[in-house]
This record gives sequence, structure tokens and C-alpha cells, in this order.
Amino acid sequence: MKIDYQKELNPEQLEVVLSGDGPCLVLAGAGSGKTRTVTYRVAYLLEQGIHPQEILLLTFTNKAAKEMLERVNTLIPPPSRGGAGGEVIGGTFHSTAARILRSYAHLVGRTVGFTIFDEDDSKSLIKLCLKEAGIDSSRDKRYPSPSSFQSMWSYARNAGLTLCEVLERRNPAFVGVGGYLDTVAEQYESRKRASNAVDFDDLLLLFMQLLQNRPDVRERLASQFRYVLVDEFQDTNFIQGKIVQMLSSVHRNLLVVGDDAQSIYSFRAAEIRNILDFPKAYVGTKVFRLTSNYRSSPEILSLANASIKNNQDQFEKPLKAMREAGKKPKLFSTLSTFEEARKIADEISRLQTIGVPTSEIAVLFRAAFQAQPLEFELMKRNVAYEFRGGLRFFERAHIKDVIAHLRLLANMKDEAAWIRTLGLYPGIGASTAQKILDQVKTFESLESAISSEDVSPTRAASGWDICCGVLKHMIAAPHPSDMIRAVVANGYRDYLEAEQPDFRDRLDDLEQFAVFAQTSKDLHNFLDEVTLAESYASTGRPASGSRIVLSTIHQAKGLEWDAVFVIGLCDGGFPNPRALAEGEVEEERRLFYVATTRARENLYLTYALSDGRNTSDFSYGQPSMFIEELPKNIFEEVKHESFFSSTPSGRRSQENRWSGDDAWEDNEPTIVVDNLGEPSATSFYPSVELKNKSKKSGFSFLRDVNEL
DNA sequence: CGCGGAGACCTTTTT
DNA sequence: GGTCTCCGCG
Repeated sequence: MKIDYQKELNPEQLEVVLSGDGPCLVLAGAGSGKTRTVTYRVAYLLEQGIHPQEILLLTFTNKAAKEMLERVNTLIPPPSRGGAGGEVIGGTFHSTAARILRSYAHLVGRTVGFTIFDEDDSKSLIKLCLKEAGIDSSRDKRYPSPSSFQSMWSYARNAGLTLCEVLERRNPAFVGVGGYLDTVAEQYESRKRASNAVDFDDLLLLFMQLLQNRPDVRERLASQFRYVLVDEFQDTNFIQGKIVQMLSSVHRNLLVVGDDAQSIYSFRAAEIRNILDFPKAYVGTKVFRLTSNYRSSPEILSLANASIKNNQDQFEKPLKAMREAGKKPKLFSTLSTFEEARKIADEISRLQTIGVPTSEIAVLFRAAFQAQPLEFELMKRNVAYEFRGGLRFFERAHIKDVIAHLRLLANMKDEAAWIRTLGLYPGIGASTAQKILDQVKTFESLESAISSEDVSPTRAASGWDICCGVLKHMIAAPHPSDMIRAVVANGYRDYLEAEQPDFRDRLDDLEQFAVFAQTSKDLHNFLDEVTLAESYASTGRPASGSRIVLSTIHQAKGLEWDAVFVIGLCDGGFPNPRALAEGEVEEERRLFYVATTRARENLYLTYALSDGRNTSDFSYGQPSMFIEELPKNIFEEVKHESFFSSTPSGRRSQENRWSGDDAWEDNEPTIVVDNLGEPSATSFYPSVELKNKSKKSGFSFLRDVNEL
């Protein structure tokens, strides 16, 4: 035995690593070394002579799996594994499902080259189906909008419910129209199938159905995986629960790790019962608890504990702090979000001067747009940062245009890709694209379709010709990266130059994209990776050493930093009003809990009283309820110099707490004063001078700075 | 039927 | 700032 487990792990963790066979449930608090424990468990299994391919490690992001397996590889270098070659199989449920479904595509009604639809593809298709059914939610309120239909249909499938059940749960107004909407859902499903495509939900659903309906396949996979380990089990849904159960049905060596206090994905139908009822579902389950927190200072921990205590639906299990006493968390309040941003930027540079490494500082927020003022401020000050959340690299228009071309080579039935591709060529709009599509469908292969004289629409002949030329060049290209370059060189470059003032940056992006593609095995593999990659963070770039991280709280899950700023903690900011409307207060509080427990030493909570918008129609004015409900002695309040003398929470009565306009009645002058010297309050997005980049929109420039 | 311009509306979280 | 829809011109 080469690894000294006694030394590397505490007794609680050691027990889990050395746990024998059979079902195991590990209830682990924040910062208790969950990931570390699972990692060592995998290493231990390998040391015991388990073949790497007999281990399945399911995690929440592909990145997490990759990091854990890299760590395993350093603990136990592959050569020392007694001849057992190969890598441990690990990744997300979605990517694992995709990999397996590619081998069994014919059993789930698809062919090998099937496309994975992303959210946008699904949304456009749903729109089409709703339109065909004559449903226009803008005119008839009894019906949901395309995006709400999409989310309900997605939720229904993930939760194992019918559309009607979800409809009625979401909105009483929809009661009675379910039957009608069912046909829309059927329409969507059949068109998706005609495109030889699956969407994100299908990956899970079809995987589950495959395991259910084909005992031979289930038997084969379940026999292969002698050990199945699942991290972040509190965020799995009904389908994922079933998949795990079936995959471990032969050997029954299933180890799941999770924390019910960190369940933050109910919008994706995460089923908390999966973890709570685990011992009931798996007879003979050994239950372990990791209750010591090694990450955060006691002060930070007591704030987190005090907050989560406000949740009714919660087990009592306060974490034991193992670190020495540190500093109290700080609460910053400012008048405007711009001031909030400046304050944070000031504090960041102060932290840097006292020796906190840049890579150890993170700013977390509920929603991506809340970080906007801070992005501008950091840009102004030339502070390097990495943005996680909002628009991702692969979701940018020009990247998606090129991806659409690649998808045609992989799957010529991909209607969504056809529509997107064709629309880029001159003279081809929505209806011509549809006509071309109808023609193309009659051909056996892409090659024959683009070489045929029969697909020449009268009006758009030249556009179609260019398109065919591009596709021919792509077919000749040996590798996805060459295909990308072929699209750019033979047409897309001209299109960009004609249409986009910032075409240079976009061309740079595309070259980066081609470089990224070089590491891929083949086209299908590449497209899967692009569609399922959780973010730019997994684009294979070396770890960004010296940049401050700006991240949504959801994406910060499982990570930690020395200093963490949780920003936008105002009424109307966090908890998110929409989530609140859906009755998700407790989930929002868990989110707050996740955010605060990311910090090791320095935790900052910040909020602004005004969001800088035109205050007449919408204004904040109160700190978040998550701050107000905390005991005041648990943090140190730092008010801005220009702040009024009395405390913000003390000045307003409880009854106008929720009122928008009235809340400002008695202190309007303050706002006016505050807005002096600020960017115009009428524009939500203040314009900032961008040196040498004036042509470029502030928005895409921001993204370009951050990524690749 | 494509396309450009104008104006309204908008933002939760993610595989 | 982006995205979507509507409208009128060629």
C-alpha cells in the first residue's frame, strides 16, 4: 500500500474510504472533504486491484470528474496498476449517457450520428410546434409561452411526471389545457426524432429506458461497473436515481455522497428524496457522516449555520469548525451598484496588497446580470478576471453558426442545423430554407444532396451554391478543426466582414475554436464535447492562475477560495424574486448557504440600496431577507462614508418593505445625490470607454476578455 | 419573400 | 446590451 490513508484523511473520511462493499450513503457537510474522500476511495479501489473500467464515477460537472481522476492518477500512476490499462470512467450523467447511447443508438430509435439539441434548438422547435398548433400565449393567457412550455416539458420528463401534472402545479390558470398541450409535446417529440436528434432530457430519459427495456444491456453495463460512485447526490433527479439504481443492480456497490443543505437544483427537478430515502431504497445501506469542516473559519461557519437554521425543512447538523478563529464576515452596504462595484474593487486590491493571491479571490452572485457593474469597474481598473455564468463561449452566435455547419456533416437530418446554416447565406430566409430542407430530405446522403441539380431554388440559387461549396470543402477536410477552418475560409469570413463590425475578434474566436477542436477524436466526439461541456472552463486551457473569478453561485458549487464576496444581497436581488414567486425561499437560502461556505478566511456580503436603474418603476431599497434574519453580532457592518447615519434596516417600517416606489418616499434626495457622477441612471447598461475597442460593443468585449 | 430599420421587452439558476 | 416582432420597400 503506497498511500498513507491515515495521514491523508481524518477518521470520518477514512471510514468511508475503507468501507467495504454494499450500498453506502455519505452525508457530508460543506467543506468536509467530500470530494477528497471520494477521490481517495477511487484510489483505494484501484489499489485493491479493481480494474479502472470497472469503476464509474458520476459527478455534477465534467470538470469535477476530470480533476478528481487526475488526482487519482497522481496518487496511483497508471503504470503501477499491475497491468490494468485504461482510465476510470467518469463524467456527468449526461455525457456518460451520450457515450453509451452512441453505442446503442439503434435501440433507442436513432442512428449513430444523432445530434444533441441544446436549449436553443429545443426552444426554436417548440416555438414552431406551438405556432403550428395555433397557440399564441401573447394573445391567449391560458397558454404558456414557448420558454415556459419548454421548462415545464423538461421538468415533467426529468421528474417522471406528465405534462398535465406539471402544468397544474405551476399555474392554476393552465388547468384544463393540458390535454391540448400534450399534442404539442408529441409534435415536438416526433419532429425531434425526425431530425435524428435528442435533447438534454432525452439523454437521461433514453438512457433510463434503454436500461429498463433491454435487460441484456442493463445486465452488461451493471456487470461491468463493480463500483459506482456518485457525487452531489442531492441534486440528482428521479431519472438519475433510476439510472444509478439500475447501473449498480448487479454488484450493489453504490456509494453516494451529498448534502441536503446544498440542494440547489430543484428547478431541474432535483429530487431530494433520492438522498433522504436512500437507506430505505437500498437495504443494508451503511450511513456515514462527515461533520467536520476544514474549509472555513468558525466565524464564517457560524454565519452559514445561523442562516440555514431559518429553513424549516432541514436536518439539524451544524458543522464543527476545525480551523482557528479568524475574522468576522464583513457586510458592505452602498447606495448604488456602481458604488458597490467600486467598493469591492477597492477591497480586492487591498486584499492583494496584504498578500492574498489573486487566484484566491472570488465574487459570487445569484444571477449573471448582477455582476455587470463590477465587470465594468474591473475592466476600467485593468483587473484580470474570469467570468463564469451567463453566455458561454460555445453559445456565442458565430461559434454556433460554425457548429451548425459541422452538425450537418454528422447528421444531415438535423433540421435545426439546416435552418441556422441556410439562413446565413444571401437570399435565403426562413421559408426558402424550409423549401430547401424539404428537397434535401429526399436524398440519401449529404454529398448527393449538395451535388444535385434538383435542389436549386429559383430565388436563392447563388446562396445555395455558396453553401454547397462550403459543405464540399468541409467534407474534404480530415478533422473537425480543419472543417472549422474550411467554413471560415470559404464563406463565413466574408459574411462576418460584411455583417459584423467586430469581425476580427470573432475570427480570432473561431481560430481558438479550431485549435480547441484539434484535441478531439472525431466529429461526433467533438460535437458532444461542445454541446455537453458545462462551460468554457473545460475548454482545456491551463488553469487561469492569476485571475479573479466572477461566478454564479450555482457554478461555484464544490469550489473554495480564501476570500469570497457574495454580492447583490438586496431585496429583489437575492433571493431572486422569480424563485420567491414559485415558493422556493428555502432553496434560495440553501443557495446563500452554498455561497457563504465557499469562503475560507474572508467573507464579504455586499448590497446596494439602488440598482442604478430608473428608480421610478423599480427599486430596491432593503437588504436581502437573508441578511436581515441574521443576528447582528455575527458580522461586522461597514457602511460607506456617504451613507446616511441611521442603519438602513432600522429606518423603514415592515409594511413598506415590499413596496417599490413608496420605500423611497422619505429619502429621495439621497438618491439624487448619489447619482451625481454616476453613469446615467436612465440606462441600465452604462457605456464605458473601451480603449482601442470603440467599435466593439461593451458586451461582447467583456466576454472576449474572459474567455480563451 | 428577403431584409433592414424601428421599437418593445427583457433578464434565475444548468447538463 | 441582446433578441424578438412588425412593417414597408425592393
